Amino acid sequence: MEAMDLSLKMDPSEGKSKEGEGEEDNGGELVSGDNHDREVEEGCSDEVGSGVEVATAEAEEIGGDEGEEEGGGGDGSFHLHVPQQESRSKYELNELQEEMSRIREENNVLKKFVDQTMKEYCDLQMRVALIQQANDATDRQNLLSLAGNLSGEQTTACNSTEKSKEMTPSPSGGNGDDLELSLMLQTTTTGRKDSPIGRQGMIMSSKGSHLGNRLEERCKMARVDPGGVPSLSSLVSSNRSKTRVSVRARVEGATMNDGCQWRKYGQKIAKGNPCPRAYYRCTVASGCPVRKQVQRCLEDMSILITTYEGTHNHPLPVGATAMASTASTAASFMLVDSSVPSLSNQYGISGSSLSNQYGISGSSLNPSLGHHSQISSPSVANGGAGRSSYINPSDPSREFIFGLTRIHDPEHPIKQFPIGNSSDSLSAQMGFPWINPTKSAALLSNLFPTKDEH
DNA sequence: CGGATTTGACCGGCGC
DNA sequence: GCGCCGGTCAAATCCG
Repeated sequence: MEAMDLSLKMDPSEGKSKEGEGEEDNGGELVSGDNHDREVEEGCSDEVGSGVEVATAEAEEIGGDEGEEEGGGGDGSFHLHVPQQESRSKYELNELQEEMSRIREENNVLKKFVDQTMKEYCDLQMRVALIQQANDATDRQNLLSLAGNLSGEQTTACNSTEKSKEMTPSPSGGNGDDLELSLMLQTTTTGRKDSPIGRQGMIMSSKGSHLGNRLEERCKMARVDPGGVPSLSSLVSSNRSKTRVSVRARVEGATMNDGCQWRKYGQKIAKGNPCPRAYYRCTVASGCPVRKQVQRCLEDMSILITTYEGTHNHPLPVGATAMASTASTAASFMLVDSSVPSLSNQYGISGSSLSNQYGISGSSLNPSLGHHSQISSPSVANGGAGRSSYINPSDPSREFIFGLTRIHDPEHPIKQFPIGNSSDSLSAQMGFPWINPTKSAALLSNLFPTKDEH
């Protein structure tokens, strides 16, 4: 290895080129070293150029100083040995220094390249984020415009659900053992729920898993759900309109714990579903008009469909507040869309507030309700926006269907269900980043009490 | 005993 | 007008 390097140095052209590099790169030390090489080359031109021999001759010329001091003019072999090693080490040192300088240079170049690449990467990330935001906004507008286009046709929530299925990307590829969250804003201006006049449906689904079954469920919910669609005559005559929130949750008990106190006042077996439908009235305060209906889902008995209706006239516990704000947040998402500017303006919610969607609170939804410091119940979530302010006199009834189910899918690993633990990951799983994570955790702790955890 | 639940009767809207 | 259906009422019953 060393011999090879030295023999290369013996090549005049090589030496010159090296010298040139040395002058350009470092100068001083390397140049002096190469000059030594040249002197050796000239002085020993007759000798056969093995590396070692050249080095020896070099040592004889160079080593006048140290060689004489150390060797003291004694034995030639000793005299020649030390200077030879020193010259070699000097040469190696020069080589290493040269190598270092080259590497340093390369490092600088690479550093610049990496910096440039990182800048470009960051730029690209920013662009991708902007494009994704633009696409999301476009999707929302498409959904809402779709809901608007459905007006006048005999459409059902199922239809719009199917379309939303096509339009709404599934974050986890369509199947997964995590939460499915669907949110429906159902606007009806017709006298009857199956009337062809002016029925609008909008559904946003965060996941597309098991859509077949759940589409049917939602269809049934939208079609069978009684009483949610008051007749046109009643709407006109009494200016009365209803906004309802339907929550689908996998609950083992008869009802899910939503933080409110309810009293059962009736039970019916609705047509098309052998499971009885129970009717509850809020008993937190006397005269509270809020009612809810609870019914098992026909396709999946473990799913409990709870429909809230009305506006609480009292503050509610934290759990209900959390649920209300969650639902209302989702509702606010729809309200801020440009397709419903009147509603957006009514609440003073702008598009920019939606961009801060992670923290939209229920209270922001009903600023007109001065006596309410917060939306405090699921029913207020819809109704709070509801009769007093959410709906103008000609406003149709509205219904939110807010479903939370957990579907098992062997293809996807079971995710931890972060009840009360990791609300952030929960929001991510839910695919509803605009839901306040803290409130979502409270909501889910209510929807899925600990005793019901699997 | 008071509150909650059950359950059959009743009411009103709507389609036929 | 009749029947169907969803929603509500209220008496009976249950429960702590």
